[in-house]
Amino acid sequence: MPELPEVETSKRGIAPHIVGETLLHAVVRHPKLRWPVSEEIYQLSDETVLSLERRAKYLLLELKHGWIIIHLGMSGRLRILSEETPPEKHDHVDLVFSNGKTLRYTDPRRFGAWLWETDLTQSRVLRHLGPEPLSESFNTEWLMQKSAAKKSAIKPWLMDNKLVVGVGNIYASESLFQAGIHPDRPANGLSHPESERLVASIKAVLQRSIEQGGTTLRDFLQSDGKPGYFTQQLNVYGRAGEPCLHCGTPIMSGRHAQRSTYWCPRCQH
DNA sequence: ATCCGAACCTGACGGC
DNA sequence: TGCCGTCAGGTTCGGA
Repeated sequence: MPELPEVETSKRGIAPHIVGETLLHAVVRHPKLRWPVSEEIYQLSDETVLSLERRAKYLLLELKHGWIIIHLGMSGRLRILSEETPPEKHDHVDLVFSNGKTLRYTDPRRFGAWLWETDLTQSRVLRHLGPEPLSESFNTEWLMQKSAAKKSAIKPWLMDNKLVVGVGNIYASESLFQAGIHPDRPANGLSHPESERLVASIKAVLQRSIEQGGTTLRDFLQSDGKPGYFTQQLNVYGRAGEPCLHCGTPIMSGRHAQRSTYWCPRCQH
């Protein structure tokens, strides 16, 4: 669920319900997430939500004296509900608002996080993050400069947050397919045109997915339990053995750093 | 400094 | 039916 496009569409869908509204209090039912839920979050009362931002896959909820930092981990979801909705097994955190709405966090695997930070520049989880993939600062020159000494395979390197944030396991494979680059290629072996294609592909794939995420989010907010996150056309991810949509060659799969990778052996070099 | 595997958790699924 | 191994869209940490 929580690819960057989903986090972005979550932000856009949730913001209208909570920005400018009054947060009455938080309900923490299961504090053991990736780290313990920050103590400050328990103490919140009668706070106005000033803004909701996104950095990488983190959602940043701004209050007067600090920020709630939310990460969805592998299995987290956020929904807007009416406050009477009874919690279920994996509903770990609620933010209750004076307008009758509740922001509910559900996360079966509990790899997510709810942290408090008064100064975002001091945040341990945000401090070392590389550029946003859709920003100007992620460009061909940056990729080539950062990759110059990288001998390891390009695919796991794309998922390193110091290079660029927000490229998860699905979009690493998809971006490499679109760029025609084999996932095993050493990162420092890409030519200038290849680096240019790769940067453009990452931006295009994420952008297209964000645009398709809007439809997903409406289901999300209606809390009908039907995610449907993958309505977008995936070219290679999860398609091992199936014909390449471009050339018909069976899609290959393998592993990099314990994560599955998919590619077309004919289209990607 | 850099790399890789382990770790954090629960649930779904396929094979025996 | 049940037990076991494997896999899952993320990120940090420790040890080599």
